[in-house]
Amino acid sequence: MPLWAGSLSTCRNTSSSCAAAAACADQYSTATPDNSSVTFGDDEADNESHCSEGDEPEAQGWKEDADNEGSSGGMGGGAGGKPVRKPRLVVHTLSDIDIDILDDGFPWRKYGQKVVKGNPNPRSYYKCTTVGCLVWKPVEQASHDTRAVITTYAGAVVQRDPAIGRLRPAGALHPRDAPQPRLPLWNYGGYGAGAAFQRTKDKPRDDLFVESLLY
DNA sequence: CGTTTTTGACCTGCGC
DNA sequence: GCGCAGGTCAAAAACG
Repeated sequence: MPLWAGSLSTCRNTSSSCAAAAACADQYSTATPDNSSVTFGDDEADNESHCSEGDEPEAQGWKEDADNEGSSGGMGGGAGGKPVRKPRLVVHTLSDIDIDILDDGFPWRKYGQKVVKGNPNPRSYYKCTTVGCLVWKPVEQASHDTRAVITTYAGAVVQRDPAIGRLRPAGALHPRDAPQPRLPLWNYGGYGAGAAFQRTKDKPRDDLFVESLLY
């Protein structure tokens, strides 16, 4: 069992945002299963590595790319956004089955994969396809534990939905209210028109929860 | 035939 | 200023 299992990372610094995030996490800690933990990172302080579990390699700023404002048209390389950094939610989960089976109840579509430094396992990039959802999440396997899956929610991040007792991507409709309609919201410049929503895997994972987060 | 996944290239940001 | 790494887009291939 990885050291992070069932425990929340702690903030070493005194960053108010970090502290707030930790407090927020603690507030919902009851919903955190034993095999997963939530970590809050705040890039604003540029010391998110303290907030994350330590083996989180990504110390880069997260652009507010989130294809909001329908910026899909002006992709410009994707990274061509404002230098605004957004907080992210790092979720460590133990998956005895497969990294791809991670499913938080929302439809995600994979749009890229890449091997990042420090981890031989490729990182997959998913975007939430739910209506109004601006969240995207890189998912990767921990280099030291193949069962450990590191999911980083970014973008508008997620918020707790009391209706379902779990997290939901900010702006996204409740899965129950949004019957996964096939939206053309995945059109990258006309490409892949109407690409259907795609769930990470249909198999539900009740043991996987994502806790709330901020903006 | 339509949709999804995979792979490669390109662009932007950050660090040295 | 240059180089490295991360992230996204686009096209092609594979699968349902």
